Amino acid sequence: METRNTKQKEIILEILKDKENMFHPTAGDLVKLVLEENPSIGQATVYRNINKLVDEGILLKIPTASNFRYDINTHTHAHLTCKECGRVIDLFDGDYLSIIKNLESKYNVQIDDTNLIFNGLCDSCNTNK
Amino acid sequence: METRNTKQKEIILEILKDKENMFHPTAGDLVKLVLEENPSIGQATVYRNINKLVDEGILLKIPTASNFRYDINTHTHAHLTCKECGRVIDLFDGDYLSIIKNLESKYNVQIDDTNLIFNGLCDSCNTNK
DNA sequence: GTGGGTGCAAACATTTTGCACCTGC
DNA sequence: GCAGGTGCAAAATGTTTGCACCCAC
Repeated sequence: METRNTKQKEIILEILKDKENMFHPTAGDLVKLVLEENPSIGQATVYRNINKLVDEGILLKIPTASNFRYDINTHTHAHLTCKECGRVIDLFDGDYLSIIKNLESKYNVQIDDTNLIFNGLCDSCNTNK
Repeated sequence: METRNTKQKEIILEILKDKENMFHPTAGDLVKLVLEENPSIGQATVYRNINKLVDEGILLKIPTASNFRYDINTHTHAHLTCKECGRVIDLFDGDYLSIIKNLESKYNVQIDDTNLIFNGLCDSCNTNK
């Protein structure tokens, strides 16, 4: 199946890249931002593009306790959901791999992809508490 | 606020305990199971009880790529979502703690609670592939 | 007796789909 | 030209809420 570049998809990708590392939007956030940029785009189009980008592995779908958020940074990393301000923060740590190898052999499973979600306080809420 | 024990809540807890370690039901699964047990219970009651149990910390809400699943085992552990059969498997590994301590100091965050989700193949799908 | 819990139906939020039209290749 | 993409509105899905009644304490 061929994939086309449309104005709509470009706007969505532009917004995602623009907000990279600052913002892990929900689908609803993306719909709102895209419509601000161009009110004539249908919300179904935004959803269809998000799903396609997730399928293609360009966009990461992050399940949180209340909803799904999206992240264009596809490097394997963990996320901290802050219980105080609700922000989602990226966490990187090279040591994940040893744990994963350990789990794979211990349980005879194959791990393709991780989604490590920590709940607690982000840097600024932790400092100001 | 006082908490009462009702027949409905007992049925829900019974089902959750019964299926422990075998089954990580979605809210919809629970509604179905409860109604099988007693068709006169309203689905809103099931949802209300699930939410209350989650608030009380008795039930763990696990966000997965497609929906939310629930787990009565509140020991900190990781979950593997099998891309083949959709099952959610529990994974335990004592080494999480060192990683968490590492992340806390590296990023100046406070981690209360983890939700580690791995995507891949479960034991039986991995063996039969 | 009273406040929390329930059952029902309606409301709600979010996401998907059917369809006719449009457009990138 | 034509398959893939779009916009719109309706539908489907999953969850919550208003309300009158009920029952655990």
